[in-house]
Amino acid sequence: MSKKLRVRFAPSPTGALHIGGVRTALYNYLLAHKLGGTFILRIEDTDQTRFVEGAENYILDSLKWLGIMPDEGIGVGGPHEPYRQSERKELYKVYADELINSGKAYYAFDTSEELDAMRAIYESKGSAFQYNALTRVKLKNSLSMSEQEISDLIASGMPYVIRLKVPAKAEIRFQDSIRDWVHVHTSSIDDKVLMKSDGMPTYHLANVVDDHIMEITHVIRGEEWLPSAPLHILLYQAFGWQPPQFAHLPLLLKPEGNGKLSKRDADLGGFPVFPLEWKDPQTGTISKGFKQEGYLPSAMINFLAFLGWNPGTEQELFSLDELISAFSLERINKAGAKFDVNKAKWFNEQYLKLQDVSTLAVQYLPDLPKKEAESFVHLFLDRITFPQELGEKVKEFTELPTIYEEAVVLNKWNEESQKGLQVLKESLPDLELWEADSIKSFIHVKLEEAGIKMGKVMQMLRVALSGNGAGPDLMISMELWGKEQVLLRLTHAIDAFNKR
RNA sequence: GGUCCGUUCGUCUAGGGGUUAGGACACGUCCCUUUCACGGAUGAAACACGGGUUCGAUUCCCGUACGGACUACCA
Repeated sequence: MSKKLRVRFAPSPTGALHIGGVRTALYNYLLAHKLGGTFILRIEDTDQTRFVEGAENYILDSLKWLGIMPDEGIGVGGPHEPYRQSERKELYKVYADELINSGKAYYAFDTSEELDAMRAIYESKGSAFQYNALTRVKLKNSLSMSEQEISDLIASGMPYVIRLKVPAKAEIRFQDSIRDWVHVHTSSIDDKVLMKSDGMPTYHLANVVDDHIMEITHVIRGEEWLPSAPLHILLYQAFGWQPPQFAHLPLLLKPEGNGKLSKRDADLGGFPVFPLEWKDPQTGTISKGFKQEGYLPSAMINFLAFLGWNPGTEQELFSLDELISAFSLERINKAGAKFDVNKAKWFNEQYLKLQDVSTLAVQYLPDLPKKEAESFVHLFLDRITFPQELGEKVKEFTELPTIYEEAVVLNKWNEESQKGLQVLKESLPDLELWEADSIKSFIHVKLEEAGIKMGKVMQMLRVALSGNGAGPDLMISMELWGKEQVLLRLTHAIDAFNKR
């Protein structure tokens, strides 16, 4: 009998949640729901210096917006409360002491300055300093000092950290769901700090302890954690615990050039990297959010799911439920994926077209009569990427044109089109039924009577009425403008063209 | 520098010892539409390089190159 699947998303509240973190959360959510497991949200706030006010709520709001809320943890509670590591501080101390007592960890009294100095010396010799089996005997710690010295130091209030005593010669190996076997020799791992001098655990300790206590079965996290995974394995071994199954996700890379996606790329490329708009409480700087830009949650989910994973079929559009049933860790890619905002836009267009017309009308054109608003939605829906463009389109549509597309006027304003517009200006007032189809046949008839080819006039008519050479269906547009408005626009335009 | 991870069209990717190397985005052309957009069709576009193994390698192995991550009392 295998244990019930439990996964966790464990961000730090150091600012807005990055889109890569959102994808990590998504994959955790998908796996949990696929296998009937539990998706846990834990906050890793062991670095008090980097804590940012509001970040935790931001994370929750983001997950809520996307519809991938946790089943347990921050915001929902559960059997392992608290889910905020800063509130579990005492717990980690117990486990660190256990390691001290079993000889798997030791106290170290070196100051940051001393260590920095060591690093500088090594660097000047062209090598890198490591706090490990080779160097620890020469440094200030409980392995190099007598028991008396140690207890005196601790009693005197000398700050200390607790470090893991990494074995000198051992091969660490573990099987990653995405990368298969990963081997690392302990000689390349240093004696990482487990407890900081402020009494807080480091990520490594807190993470392993919590994952064990919370009975996490699968750790799905970003590839940036791959190098420290062997250390975590060592920690599990030191405690005598069974490590969870690891899956290290490929990174999200910047769209152009090299490197991982950063906020700077977003500013440069004019797209967001955060799910929601974020105002930095310290600097007051506001960063764009996908939500505010007009991305739909369904589009974001679909887009993000496909950045590093695919179902192996040719289906591209997946609802969250479809993703849940199609998802598997085995189909996650190894290589990093460049973030392509064009693809994100395409997904948004696809999902926008699937939206309910009357809902869009109410939401984005609230000042218009419902029926009219819905007509506008129909008119513009497949010409926009973001729903809020609806308002801009309608505004542009409703305003009288003041400039006329020059290239078209230059090409198409001639004797024949002039005569055609004149004919329409004079005859259109007679049209009783002001509706797209009848407008169309009326124009057809009137022009034919005057011996003018429709094709010679239509584009000029469009420019005359809208100012643009291209746009939505002209007959429907005329219906929406109304007879009076059309005649007004026509008169204005003919005057303007004649003055040229 | 060291350690680890990776590399199929511009981008996201499918595939996998013998394939016309497939799809999607973006781009071009055509059709639809008296415009544009949508939609449809179509085109251009890829196995990083060098060695093995093999009858045969893009696929397996090894190197090289390139890219990435990590290398804090940050996560």
